[in-house]
Amino acid sequence: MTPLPTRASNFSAWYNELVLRAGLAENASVRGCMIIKPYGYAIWEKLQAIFDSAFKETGHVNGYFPLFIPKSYLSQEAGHVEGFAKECAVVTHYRLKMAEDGHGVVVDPAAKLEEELIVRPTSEAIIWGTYKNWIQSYRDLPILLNQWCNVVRWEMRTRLFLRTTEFLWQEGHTAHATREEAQAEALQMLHLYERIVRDYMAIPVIKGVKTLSERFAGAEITYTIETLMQDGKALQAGTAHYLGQRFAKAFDVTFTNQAGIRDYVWGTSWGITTRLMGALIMVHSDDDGLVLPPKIAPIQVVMVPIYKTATERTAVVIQLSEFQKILIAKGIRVKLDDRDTRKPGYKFAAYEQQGIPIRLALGPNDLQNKTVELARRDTKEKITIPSGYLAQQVTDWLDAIQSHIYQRALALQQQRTILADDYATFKTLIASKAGFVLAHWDGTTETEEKIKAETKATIRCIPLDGQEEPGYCIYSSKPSSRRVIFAQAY
RNA sequence: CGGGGCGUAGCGUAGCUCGGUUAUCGCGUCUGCUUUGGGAGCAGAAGGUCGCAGGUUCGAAUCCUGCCGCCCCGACCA
Repeated sequence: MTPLPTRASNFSAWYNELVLRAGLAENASVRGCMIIKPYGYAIWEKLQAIFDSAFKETGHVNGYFPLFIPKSYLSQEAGHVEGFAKECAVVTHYRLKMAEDGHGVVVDPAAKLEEELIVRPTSEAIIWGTYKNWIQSYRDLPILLNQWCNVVRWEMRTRLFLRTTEFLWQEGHTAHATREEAQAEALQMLHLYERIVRDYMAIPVIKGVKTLSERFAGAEITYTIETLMQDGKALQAGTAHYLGQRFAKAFDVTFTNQAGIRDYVWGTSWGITTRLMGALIMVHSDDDGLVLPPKIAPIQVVMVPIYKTATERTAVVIQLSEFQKILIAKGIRVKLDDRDTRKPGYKFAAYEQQGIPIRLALGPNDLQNKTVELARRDTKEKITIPSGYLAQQVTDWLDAIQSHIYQRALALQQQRTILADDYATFKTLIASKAGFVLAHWDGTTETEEKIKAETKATIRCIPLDGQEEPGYCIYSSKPSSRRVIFAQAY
């Protein structure tokens, strides 16, 4: 095995290779689609479990709506249609038949659907079409529903996890009796996303509001959590939308409030996707491969036996099995790799590539000395300790790694969040992919578009915790009351 | 959809301009021996409709025609 390309020499080649080598995913034979391999899927399952239990704690319940959406449903919310029409897969027929020449199958023209079906790019349409039937009174509200599913958006250019034609996600769709409640819900979910991404994935985020042009078509307000990758590009890691009454009006979802007055229902929607996997990789990993936060690592400790003879092998593996029991009893996820078909050096490199937080090696010398060797993935530190301290050391290290990689990512983000007060400086910073560039903006879409056309930088968000600070737009010199975050983005 | 490029073993490739024995090399795979505390060494073996179809020719991976597929760059996007 040759080493990975380095981040410094070719970041995107590094990313692509790493995803393949770490066994996370690979390209499918269907253009733009990916096969998520068991190790990659195990990480996704960890994320799912964490998010899902957080949703349950906030009173949300899971349901499932169909993959197919009648075309007529999609046409009902104009802004929403405009946003997705260009990337929808359409089902037109429901049957195949044997080809005339006997080779393979062809679409049976007789089986044309009367109404074409759209493969969901998102489910607002079908869900609000259903909420119409579920909601009559304020007593039916709120509805706090979530679904885990796949969606399809026919993308031109795709990259594993970052942008694929089909991807997995979670979409929450809530309905409320008041504007205030819906607004609070959208913000609640944004904060929830931030907390999990920070506390479990060890990724610092900036919370903010999207500008008109970056807003979800169909939303009144789109909130985002923005993250910064090691190459200085930004990545949107999650969104929460306050929908106002737009979908309720489009699908005629009304209710009678406590005062006996009919009103349209207020809505939100919010989601995170398999794209988070891309963020995870690009924030923490290094030139030796993946680096995983212990809290979401499917395997936290991998044990590698060292031996020469069969007798030594048996003795070492027996001892490792004992260690494994001790660690499992502490709730630690451990794998013992006792394969005799691979050598230790190979295993060391392979598990580093897979980002396993701690490696434990045990050989004949250790058996004699009653010691064990531990190696940390994030710092590469290697220590030999008395085996009696194993559980304590592993527990300490798992905590230390979780916090260290977060602090490292936070420091990088802070260091790469830079003020620009004039357009020349701004352009230099953006061209060098400096990171998040905080600058004044006049609030117009025109200026935003011109800056994008000239520099490829977009406004990632108007930060929620940003301070009022009078200034002048870097492009138009018109007055501005606060800074926004610009960056090149994934 | 515009511009460029590529299809040869599981993967990466040489050969193609200038047609000529059994299609090259590396990685990986398999077998054996030696190895095993940082991606092992040696010896041997298996593995191919040279993208598909047609044509030119005594002879095509190589030349010609058509088709198919993929990749890269641009417009769109979580």
